[in-house]
Amino acid sequence: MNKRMATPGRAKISDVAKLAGVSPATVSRVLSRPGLVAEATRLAVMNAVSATGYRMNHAARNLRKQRTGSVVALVPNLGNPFFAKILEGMGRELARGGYDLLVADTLEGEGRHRTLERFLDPSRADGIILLDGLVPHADLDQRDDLPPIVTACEWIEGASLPRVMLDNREGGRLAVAHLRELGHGRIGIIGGPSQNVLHQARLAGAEAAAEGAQLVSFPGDFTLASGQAAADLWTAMPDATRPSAVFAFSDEMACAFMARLHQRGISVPRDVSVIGFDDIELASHLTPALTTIRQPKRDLGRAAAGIIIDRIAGREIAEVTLLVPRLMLRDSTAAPAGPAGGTDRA
Amino acid sequence: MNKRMATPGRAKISDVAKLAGVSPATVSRVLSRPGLVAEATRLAVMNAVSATGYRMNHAARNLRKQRTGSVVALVPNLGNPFFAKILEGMGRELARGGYDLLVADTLEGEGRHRTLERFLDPSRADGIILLDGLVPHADLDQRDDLPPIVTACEWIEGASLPRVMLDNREGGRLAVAHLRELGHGRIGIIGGPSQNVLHQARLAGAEAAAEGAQLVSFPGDFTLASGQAAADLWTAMPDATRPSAVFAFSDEMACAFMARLHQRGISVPRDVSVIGFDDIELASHLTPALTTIRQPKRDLGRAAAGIIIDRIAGREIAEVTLLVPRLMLRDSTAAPAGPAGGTDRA
DNA sequence: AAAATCGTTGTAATCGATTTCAGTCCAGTG
DNA sequence: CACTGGACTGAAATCGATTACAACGATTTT
Repeated sequence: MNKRMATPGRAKISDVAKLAGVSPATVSRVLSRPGLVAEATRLAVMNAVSATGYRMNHAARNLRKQRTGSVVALVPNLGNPFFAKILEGMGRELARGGYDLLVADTLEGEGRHRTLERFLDPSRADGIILLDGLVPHADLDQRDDLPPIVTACEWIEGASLPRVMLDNREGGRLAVAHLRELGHGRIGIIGGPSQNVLHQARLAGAEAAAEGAQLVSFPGDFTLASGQAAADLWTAMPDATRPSAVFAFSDEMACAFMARLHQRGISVPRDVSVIGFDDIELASHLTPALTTIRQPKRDLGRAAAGIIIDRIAGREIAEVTLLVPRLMLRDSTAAPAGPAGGTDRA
Repeated sequence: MNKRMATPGRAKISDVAKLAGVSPATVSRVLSRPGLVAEATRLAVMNAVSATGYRMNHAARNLRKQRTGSVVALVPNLGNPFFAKILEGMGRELARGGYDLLVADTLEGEGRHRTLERFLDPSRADGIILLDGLVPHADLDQRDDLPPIVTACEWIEGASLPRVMLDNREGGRLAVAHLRELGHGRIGIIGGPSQNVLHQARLAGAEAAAEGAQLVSFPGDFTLASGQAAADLWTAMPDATRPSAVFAFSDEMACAFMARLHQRGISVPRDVSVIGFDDIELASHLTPALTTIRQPKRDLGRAAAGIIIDRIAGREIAEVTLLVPRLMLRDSTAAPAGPAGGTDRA
C-alpha cells in the first residue's frame, strides 16, 4: 500500500524534498545528521522518506564523499575452509566499525594479478585486507594511489605493509617439540610450496625444535591431493628411513594423509603419528581426531579488521601483529612403536 | 620513474585529456570504444594515460552509467565449505560475462535482515545471487526497486524468484534407495531444521524411496555438532529400534557422526552404514571414505551466474533450473550385519 | 558547384547526493 | 532600540565520468 514511485526508477532525494516541502540539503541532513534539523522538519522529511520508499544511491554518495563504506578482503581461494572463520571474525568487527565486508577471490594463478589490480582502488574499497601472499611484490607499499592495505595470514616478503598473522615459526616449533617429546627421532614434513612464506616460517620453527631429530621433506601445497600423494611416498619408503611421525603444514593435507594410510591398512597413531596445522573445524571430527596447531582464526580476522579500520581513520598502527599458536592435543599422535621392541626401553 | 600526479589524489580523466591535448570526452571514448577514435589521437591518449597512471573512478562511472559491474552473492555462512566450490564456479562464469563477484555473509540470525536490505540495492550490485533461504519472505519478487535476484541452492517458498538448485528430492531418493538395496530396513535420518526447504525436499525423496523401510529421525541442523549429537542418540538406542544405516543431510553431519561412533568403538560400515549429502571435497578423504550424494557444485554456481547475467541483460530465463544429483559410492555403506546371523540367509 | 555524408572531436548536460556558504528569523543583550 | 548570536534552511558548487548533440573538415555524390 506504500505510495512508491511507480515510475521506472526509485525516488531520489529531490523527490523526497519536494514531497516534504524542503530542499534536498535538508533531507540529506535529516538522514545523516538529524541533530541539525528542527523536530518538525525532521518528522515531515521522515514521512516523505517512507512514503516514497526512498533509498540512498550508493554510487552518488560514494562519489561525493570519496569513500565507499566497505572493505574488500582478497582471498586466494574461497574453497579453503581455513578462511571461513577468519572472514567471519573480520566481518563482525568491520560491521561494528560501520564497514561492509566484501570478499573477492583472486582465483589463484590465472587472473590473480588482474583481480588484484581491479580491487586495489580507493574508488572501490576504503581498505583492502590481503590474504594472498603470492601477489607480485609490486610496489604495493609505495604507491600513493592505493587504499590502505593490510596483509593477513600470509604476507609479502620485502613489502613494508602492516601484517597480522600467526607466529608461524612458533607453531612449527610447537609441533616438532611435541613429536620430539613423544620420542620421535625421524619426522616427516609435508610442507607448502618452497617459496611460500608460511612454509618457510613453519619450517624454520620445525628445524629449530628438531635438535637431534632428522627431518624428512615431502612435497606439498596445502591441498588434499598433496597430502594423499605424501601418504603414497611414505608407504613406499623402506623401514629404515621412514619417519615415525609426520607434521603436515595444513589440516587438509594431514586429513588426506591419514585417510590414504588407513586405506592401505596403516594405523594412526599406532604406526605413524600425524600432526596438522590450522585446526579447522573438522579437525576434531576426523578419525582419529587430529592433533594440530591451532590458529586463532576469529581473532586473526578481528585483528586484521581492527587494523584496517585504524589505518583508514589515519591512526597509527602496529606494523606486525603476531598471534600465538596453540597445540591441540588429540588422538593422532602417540609415542612411536619401538623400532625393535621399543616400549620396554622406557 | 612514472610521472604520476604527485598530488594527494589521482589523475582524473580531465588531467589525462589536458596532457594529451584533447577533451575528456575523447579520453573516455578511447577507453571504452577505441574504434571511434582516430589512431593518432588514440595513441596520444594512451600515452597520457600511462604517463599519469590514470585509473577510472568507479563511483563516478557507476553513477553515470547506473550500473556497478558487479554481482553480490549473499551466503548464510561463509564457514560452510559447501559454498566454496559453488562460489568458485560462479566467480569464473561472472568474470566471463564481465562482472565481478563479491561475496557477503548474511551472518545468520543477528543482522541477517539488515545485511540483506543493505545489499539489495541496484546502486550496489547489478544482480544478487541469494544462497540463503531463511530470509523473511518479504515481497522480494514484487518490489520494483530491487536489482534482479536469483536464488541458488536454497530458495524461498512462496516467492516467485528464479531458482537454481539440485534436485534435492531425487537426491534423498537416491540415498535411501541405495541403502534399501543394500538390505537396510531401518534407516536413520539426520535432517536439517524442519522448516528448511532442503530438509523438506530431501525428506520427501527419502520417504518416497523408503517403501517398506522404516525411517527414524534424528534432529539436525547441518552442522558438525548436530552430527555428533546424533551419534550419541544412536548409541543410546536399544538394539531393537536402532537403525542399521544412517542418512545425513550434510557431509559435515555424516563426518561428525562417524567420528563420534569411532570414538565409541563402533565401526562404519560394519556396525552401521553412513551416507552423506553434498560431496564436499573432504568426503573422499575421510576414514572411511564417505558414500554421499553429490551436488555438482561448480555447475550450480555457473548456472546461477549464467541466469543472473541473463536477467540483468533482460533476457528471458528459466524459472527453475534443476541439477541432477549423483550417488558417490565409497566405503561408508555396506550391507547390514544380519540381525541374527544375517548373511547366511542370502 | 552545391549538397550530402562520413569520420572525428568538443561542448555541455547529466547521474544523485553532500556540503559550503550565505542568508533568514527570532531571542537575548547592552 | 540596535546588535549579536544561535538555530535553521536553501542555493549552488562539487565529486568524475559518460554521452547526446552539434560542429567541423574532407570527401563523395548528384
